[in-house]
Amino acid sequence: MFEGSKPKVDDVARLAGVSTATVSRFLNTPERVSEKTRKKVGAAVEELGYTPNFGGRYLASQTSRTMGAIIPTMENAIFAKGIQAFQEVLADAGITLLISTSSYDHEQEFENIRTLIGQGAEGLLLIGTARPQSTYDFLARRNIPYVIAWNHRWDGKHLYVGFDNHAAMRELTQTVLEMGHKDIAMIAGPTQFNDRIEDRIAGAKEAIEEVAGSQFILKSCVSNYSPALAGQAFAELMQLNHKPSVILCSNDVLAVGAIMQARKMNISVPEDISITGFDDIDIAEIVTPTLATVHVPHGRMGQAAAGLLLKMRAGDTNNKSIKLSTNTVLRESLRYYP
Amino acid sequence: MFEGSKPKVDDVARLAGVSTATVSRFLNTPERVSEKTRKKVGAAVEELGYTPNFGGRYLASQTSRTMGAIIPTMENAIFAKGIQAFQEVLADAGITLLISTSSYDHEQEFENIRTLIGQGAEGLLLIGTARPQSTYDFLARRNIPYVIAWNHRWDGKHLYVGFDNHAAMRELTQTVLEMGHKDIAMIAGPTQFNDRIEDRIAGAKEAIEEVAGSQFILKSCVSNYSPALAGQAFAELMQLNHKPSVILCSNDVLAVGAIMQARKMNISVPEDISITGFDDIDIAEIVTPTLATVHVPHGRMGQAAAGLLLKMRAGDTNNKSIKLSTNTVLRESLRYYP
DNA sequence: AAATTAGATGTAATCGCTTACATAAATTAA
DNA sequence: TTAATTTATGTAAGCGATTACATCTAATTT
Repeated sequence: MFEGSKPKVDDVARLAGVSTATVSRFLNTPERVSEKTRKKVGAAVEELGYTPNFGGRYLASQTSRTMGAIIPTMENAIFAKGIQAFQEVLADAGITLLISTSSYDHEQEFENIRTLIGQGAEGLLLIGTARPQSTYDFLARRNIPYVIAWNHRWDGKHLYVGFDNHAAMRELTQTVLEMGHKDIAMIAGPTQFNDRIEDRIAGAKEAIEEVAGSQFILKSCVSNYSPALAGQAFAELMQLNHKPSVILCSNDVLAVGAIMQARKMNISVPEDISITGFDDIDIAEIVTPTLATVHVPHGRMGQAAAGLLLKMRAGDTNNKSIKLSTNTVLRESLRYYP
Repeated sequence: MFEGSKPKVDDVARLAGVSTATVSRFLNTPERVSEKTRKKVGAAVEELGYTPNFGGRYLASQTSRTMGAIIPTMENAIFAKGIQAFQEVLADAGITLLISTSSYDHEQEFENIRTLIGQGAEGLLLIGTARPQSTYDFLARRNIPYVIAWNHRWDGKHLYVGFDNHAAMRELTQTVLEMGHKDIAMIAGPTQFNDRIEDRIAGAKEAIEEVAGSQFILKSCVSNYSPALAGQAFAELMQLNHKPSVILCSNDVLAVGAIMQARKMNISVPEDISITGFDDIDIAEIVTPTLATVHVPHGRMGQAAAGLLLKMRAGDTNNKSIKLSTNTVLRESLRYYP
């Protein structure tokens, strides 16, 4: 075999003694090829190690069997489980997943979208709603199916496959309030490109404002996935004269950062202060004390998103957003106000 | 604008009043287009929201600006950091990364390789060396550049960008032995499709066999990333009459599983038994007690792999494997034998 | 046995882009 | 001013597949 020689349909056709059309049919609609020919062509494909060229195929058939997902970062475990499930469902349907990361940056996300569409993505998974209108316009103009995951809103503007960050955080906060806490702080990542954080903050605020005599302090953190920065935010909160009795964190990673910092400062959780997270990723059960948090069904979310996109790809236009439920998980890091 | 209408070079060319060749040059080699024309074409591209069709481009130019990575799973954080770094370097070079997961399965990995090559991948990142010869034959026949990451061997058979799992584990084990431990157990994931685990086990064994009076018990675990199963393995080890004084785990995830199980069983780490991990992912510092482990430079590994593939893509044939160094990190979970 | 039909295969146009080569315009040299 | 060179742009072939349509063969019906 010559090195680097990529066999083409013509090569396969010649070796099998049939036309290229037959080879193509063998590949795409084997039932339209007679048993005998199928054997011949199959053998030729095998012998040459033939793989259809995506470019040619896409160009001719206008179908790429490809979908794209753009996530802010891979470093935060939050997305790993969901995307894994997403890709598994797609793989079962014979669809290839292209993943790229935007680093929480709108322009880069837009660039990624363009690239993925150029690559023939027949559907897109996007995280959260926060992006410029121009991006949505582009998507609409190109008529690209997309779903918004990791959040859910009732505005009917998009197809969501996610959960209600606002309500979930509200519920957790209500639980905290019912446990007697009045002075509540929150460490949250940047909201600038992140509607989920925004919603979580709003949810907490709303719950707190409903209870007389309670107080809400918001401490923002520069990053969403840096435990160290959360630790710093925690330390600053501990400088206050009127210290909170509980700190809500906008996700588990930040919560763990806070817990680690507390340990360093010899402040014990939850005796001296309670801490909560959001997401319920693995570390929530690993850290000491175990972390009270909001459980999010990442796997089911990924599966549902894939299912929805597949339906849209099949031409189904009558699709609805899917709202998944979350639930508050009480663990050691949260206790009743003394 | 008509919905779904994808503008093509012809549309852009017409709007800008130039030929398609000029549009193409504007896109690919702007310096060959005059300032004036560049402005016209740029405006047309902007107005139409034009994105070149990947299929056409790939077909015509035979270059895809795409690379592929196949990882066993996204669920294990082990790969996230490395792949993130890998993709960042590629993105800087204007290369799109296609990621797929093989679920530790040879056939699926082979399928993924075929798909990625079909998609035009100009280089492949593979994890570890363990795969059928037929897969390597396919790669060689197609003359596809690839690098093997997460492991490094001296056999010269492939281009490696990784670390010496054998030596690293050997070093950790020697440290353990020097601390006076004699009865050493190891909880390791399946070696069937996993040369890294194989090497780690061999490294530990080798170190132990060099010390008279020491004993090695291997306990295999069904999964590489299930803390629960590691916990089960731990429990079984605790049934033994002659219990080990230290348990080496083949990665951090399993080690954490063992630690959690110990806590459940009221066995204290490291007082009653020491535990070590491998990889030094985030949880190693989060778990209580903090986990003694082998630090692996995941970020640098991903960067180096990308760099190497980019060089190969550029035609550089004189490339060498890159061996990154690891180091043993002593933390609370490991202490001197009483 | 002839007419009709269904099934299998082949021919050739087409998808959207790049690029070798040809041509035209602008610049410099003679 | 004209010739020689450089720079910018256009023309058209082709990349590797799919698929509508045409053709041929075999099976079924009458």
